[in-house]
Amino acid sequence: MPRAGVTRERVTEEAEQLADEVGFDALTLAAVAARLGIKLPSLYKHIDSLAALRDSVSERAIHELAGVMARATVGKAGADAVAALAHAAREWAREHPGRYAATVPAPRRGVDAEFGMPEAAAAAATAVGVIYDALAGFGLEGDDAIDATRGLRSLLHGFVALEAAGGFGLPADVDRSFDRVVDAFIRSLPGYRTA
Amino acid sequence: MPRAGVTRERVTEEAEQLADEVGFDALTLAAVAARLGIKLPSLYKHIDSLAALRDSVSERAIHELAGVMARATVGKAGADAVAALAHAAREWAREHPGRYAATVPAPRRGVDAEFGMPEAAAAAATAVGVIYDALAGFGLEGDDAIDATRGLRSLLHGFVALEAAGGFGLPADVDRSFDRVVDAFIRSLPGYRTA
DNA sequence: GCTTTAAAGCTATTGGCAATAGCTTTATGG
DNA sequence: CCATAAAGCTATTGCCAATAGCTTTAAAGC
Repeated sequence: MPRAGVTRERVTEEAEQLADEVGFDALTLAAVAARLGIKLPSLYKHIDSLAALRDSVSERAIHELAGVMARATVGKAGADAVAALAHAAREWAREHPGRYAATVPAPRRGVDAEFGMPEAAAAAATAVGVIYDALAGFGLEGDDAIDATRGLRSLLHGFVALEAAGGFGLPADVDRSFDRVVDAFIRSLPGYRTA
Repeated sequence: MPRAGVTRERVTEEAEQLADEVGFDALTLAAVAARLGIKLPSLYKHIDSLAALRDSVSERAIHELAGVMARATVGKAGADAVAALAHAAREWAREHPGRYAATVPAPRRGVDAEFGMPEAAAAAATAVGVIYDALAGFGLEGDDAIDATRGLRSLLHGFVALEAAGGFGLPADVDRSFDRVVDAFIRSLPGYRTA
């Protein structure tokens, strides 16, 4: 086949790197094409649209994050597992801000959002499952486990997002705050038990 | 003065409404102008740029949110005050998704982010102060209070953001989850005491 | 009441980006 | 060695932000 060059994979990888550098929302096809040394219209031989490329980045990012969290918990249980998962997630998010931003579902992109991105939804379910499993050791069942999972997801996403946005203005050590916030959450886990 | 028409205030208000309808990031000058019944270039008689308009919306939104949280806590203290603040913030965010999105500082918009938006930074400090004060009743001082504030901000922002993004896929009742997540956080507050 | 004037609006234009159409090149397979 | 299909290109359209420069209108002074 033609001119040994760009593949769908390479486009996505370059988009990921670019997103990490300029932000997921500042991702442009023009910049991706420039990086690959081709002209913008040529990209359409590999992708369907900017939206489709963003979806690809999202899906891969969610899988990556799920893998990072899962690996962080191997050989650990209970509080250790949850703390390791939390710290691993934050670290990955700091190293890959663009990919991390791609991780959170786009807030109503137009009218769709119900059907769009079926694969990404499946990937997201996997990632949430990792968190759910890490909390399983605390004797939480059914809705209690769901509530606790939502709590941890919220805490992690909120902290990471605010940190990335520069939302923690005060000089107080942010690493220390994260440790304490995660610890406090873990200690609150028994409170999610309903029975 | 001329043609009784648009003012800087009206532009900002229309931008806020539009942001709530289409999302803060989908805010365009073209749409704002169309709503006001004028042509796009005419907008520049009232604002400096799209970025400046977005900053105005951000600043006002932060003030609004701070006011909503502050009003929710009057006449309350301790756990009641914190719970009321949390529920008021979530409710306002759900009613004004575009304004809420404008509330969180833009993650490194280009190179600046250090100096840009001095007024918005002051407004943000006020809003954080409301949360800080609500937690004051728990005997937290210095860095302990900062850590707890960061915890509550993270939890609230994360929950609201994920909810707005449709990130809670399971059928389990989201209102109930929020109640329990906030309760668990409040019960974890004594754990922030260092002394 | 008329004139001055400055604000508020307009049209026209530029430049960036996504997207589509249609042509050209090139590597590979028969 | 040629046919072919993939990969690249140029050209074009449409949308948006932004700037330049002209025109209108409402208020303020005489």
